[in-house]
Amino acid sequence: MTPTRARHGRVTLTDIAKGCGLSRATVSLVLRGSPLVHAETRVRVEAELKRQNYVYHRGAANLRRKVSSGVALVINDLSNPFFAEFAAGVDESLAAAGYVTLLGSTGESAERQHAVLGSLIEHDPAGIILSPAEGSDGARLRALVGTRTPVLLFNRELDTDWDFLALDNRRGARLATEHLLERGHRRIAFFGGHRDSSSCRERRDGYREALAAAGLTPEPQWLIECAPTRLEAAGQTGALFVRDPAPTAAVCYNDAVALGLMAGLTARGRRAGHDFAVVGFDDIPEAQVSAPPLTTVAVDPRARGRQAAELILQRLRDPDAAPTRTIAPVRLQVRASSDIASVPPGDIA
Amino acid sequence: MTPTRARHGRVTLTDIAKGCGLSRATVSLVLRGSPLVHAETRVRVEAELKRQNYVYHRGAANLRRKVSSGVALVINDLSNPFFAEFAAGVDESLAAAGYVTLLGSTGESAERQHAVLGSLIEHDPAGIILSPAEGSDGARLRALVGTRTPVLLFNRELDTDWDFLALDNRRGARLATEHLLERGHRRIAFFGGHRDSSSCRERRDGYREALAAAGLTPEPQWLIECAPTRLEAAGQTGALFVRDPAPTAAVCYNDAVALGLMAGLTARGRRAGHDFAVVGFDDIPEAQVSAPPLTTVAVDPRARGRQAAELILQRLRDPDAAPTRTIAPVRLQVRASSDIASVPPGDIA
DNA sequence: CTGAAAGCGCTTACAG
DNA sequence: CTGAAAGCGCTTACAG
Repeated sequence: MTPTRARHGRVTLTDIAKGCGLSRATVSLVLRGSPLVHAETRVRVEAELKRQNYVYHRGAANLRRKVSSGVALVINDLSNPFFAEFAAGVDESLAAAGYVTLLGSTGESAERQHAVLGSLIEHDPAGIILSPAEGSDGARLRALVGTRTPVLLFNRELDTDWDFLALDNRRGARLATEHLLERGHRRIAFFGGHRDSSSCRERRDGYREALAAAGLTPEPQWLIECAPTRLEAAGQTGALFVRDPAPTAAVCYNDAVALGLMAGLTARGRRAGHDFAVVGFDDIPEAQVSAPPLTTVAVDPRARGRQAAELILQRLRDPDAAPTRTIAPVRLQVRASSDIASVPPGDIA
Repeated sequence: MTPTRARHGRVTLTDIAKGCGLSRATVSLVLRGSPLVHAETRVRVEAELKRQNYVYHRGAANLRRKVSSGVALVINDLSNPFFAEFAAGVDESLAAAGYVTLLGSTGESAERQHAVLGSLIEHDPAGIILSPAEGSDGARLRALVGTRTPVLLFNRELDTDWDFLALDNRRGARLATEHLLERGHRRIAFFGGHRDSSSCRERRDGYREALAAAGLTPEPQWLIECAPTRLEAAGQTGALFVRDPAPTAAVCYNDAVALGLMAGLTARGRRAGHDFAVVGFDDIPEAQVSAPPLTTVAVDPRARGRQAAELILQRLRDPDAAPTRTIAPVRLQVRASSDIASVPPGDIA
């Protein structure tokens, strides 16, 4: 009499139907809230569902209906607070819309990305939100994913016809550079990132634009590449000062790089915000509590995550609309790392 | 002739079978790598799979086999770097074992947790990794999840027969307190957290133990409760100093609280690591870059995530073994916030 | 308003 | 070594 069951005795619609002398079809209609079924019947079924502790098997329903209630989210790694916030925003909006988030991490490796996507696709996601790993090959990804599953690209554009949610990298870097120009700097470096990444190229473009508008051209030694990690950035700090004229400030590819640069400066007896100005990009939580706090370009990754979810949901509603290209706003968040108290007067125009 | 298909023209086993004049059964055997099928047949099938760009529908296979390849991960929120790292570790190990992570966030609300779990369970996860929201009701969760799906509890114990992965809270707080005692402090506060959370109680126990071993008893005003957020902690800072004897050091419930306390101290003209010693708990990434860097109890959340995944996988292998209770190691990470250069000599025994 | 039947895409004994 | 048939848990026309 008790509805307790052995480990594999799942309660199914058939059990419920039997339990109240109806057909599976009718029980299914109750489940899906159909107005067809008699009010009294509905009550009877609902009681039986409760009594037997029924749990809906969405996978079976999805199979039959040829729909899916999952959306895959493929990002670099949750250890990166930028992506963690982004993922939180995605999950929040997807959950609100009744979808479940299928998580995948690439570790910034195109190979792992291929494997992870291959595995996720077998779970038949309704859509995919993908922040491509560095070095991703658009054509290869396109061949893997096929045309059946819509993809929203975030952050890095690829040569595909997929929807794309971009950060306004160019404008962000322009704002950062203009901020330093306003504070009197004339020798401003662009520090970190790799030229083959599109986001890095765009940020460099914004930086150049702002300099050009002020009648300035960057010296080659002000353009330092390095992997976008704190450690690499700290190690490359010296490269800023090997040749004259050395910069008095740097726009960094992102906050991780900026924090690394600040550590590198400290190690060389300099202080960010005191005798060298530093601006980051992303506004990760650490930017608020670093020493000194980091002036940076805020992109609100959590809001970007919500936006990405809305875009893919929109695409599910209208699969045949033309591909979209959305540019998310950014804003400058000024903190102490861009103070310039001790830049020698001679360096200020 | 081309394998291109309309939006809902999924290529199925039937298509492949037709394509090479075999039965679905044989194609299925090829897919699952059965040694039964003739080598030449296998080659033919594999070519056809490639030609038609077949993608396996794991959901259909799982339905038929009565298995599941998903594991649900339910945590507070990815904005919290502790949980983000934990989730990264979980996902890493689950992916390596061929499972996909189904993400759910509770936002530390028992109500949302109920809703999220209810939705995830419908996706038929093989297991659930749950870091319970504060105020979770074990019996209610047990009723919701039932006995079919194994659950691994992380961080917060509930009154259930589920597996449990604990941090060694008591030992961590003891290490933190002993560290301050060794540096000469005698008036040590325990700051932040709520008494009704089990992790907070355990950390307080460790703190008391260490004090007791040194022949000390905490004054009531050294035990300050507050929500485990930076903002709340900053706001409660004053409470430490309303009555004499005021503490010269604090063991904090976690790093967020410790960072908030440091901000609160600064706002009151004090400096952590200078005239007041602060120790945190968790070692979140921000602890390294705060000003001053935060001495804290490191729990390596990413390793904990991997461990949680291994534990639930173990449980899937052996569903009938007795519930396990695993205690993860912790260690003290000493940084500058627990320096005590200017604590008045009178305060040091 | 309710039921019988077919079918989603796969797997698995069971024959042959 | 390969195929015919049944079935996983659900939904959806179609009758009645």
